[in-house]
Amino acid sequence: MALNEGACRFGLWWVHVAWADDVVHRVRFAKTGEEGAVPPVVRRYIAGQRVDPASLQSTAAADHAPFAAIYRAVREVGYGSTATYGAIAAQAGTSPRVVGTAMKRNPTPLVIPCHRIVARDGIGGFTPDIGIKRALLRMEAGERRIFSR
DNA sequence: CAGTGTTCAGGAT
DNA sequence: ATCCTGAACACTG
Repeated sequence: MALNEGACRFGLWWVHVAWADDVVHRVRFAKTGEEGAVPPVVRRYIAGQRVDPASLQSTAAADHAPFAAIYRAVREVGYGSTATYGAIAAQAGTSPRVVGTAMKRNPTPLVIPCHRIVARDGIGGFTPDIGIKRALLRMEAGERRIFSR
């Protein structure tokens, strides 16, 4: 199957996805977009259903050894739960700061659920907007009003 | 070399 | 208890 591209609305943001079959090449958050095709599991996840986009595959870190172990560990934290940068670092055999850098450069958020990685005390960061991370976590926690609060 | 989506220990308030 | 520092951590550009 050829490379697909499409976007889906998520609150004030748009989720742009580029994928082929069930391997996702890129996920990107932007303030603009236009309704289009995205993988079904992504659309349902964004709509608040309890499905996990981490069930898809990602091209991330295919040949990037240091980050590969980190991304693998991150994918193991399931829907609705979280892990700290430190815990992921311990599991991947690296340091918490490297985990932070790996999360920032994550080419496929949602598929590699970097929003589930939080600071020891606090939420940690998120690019391009911390509000997205908050919304996702609230959504996975089962809250219905996930925006602006 | 400086800079990270961190964390920890130490010390002062 | 909270609020500073300073330092170590393992990469990246």
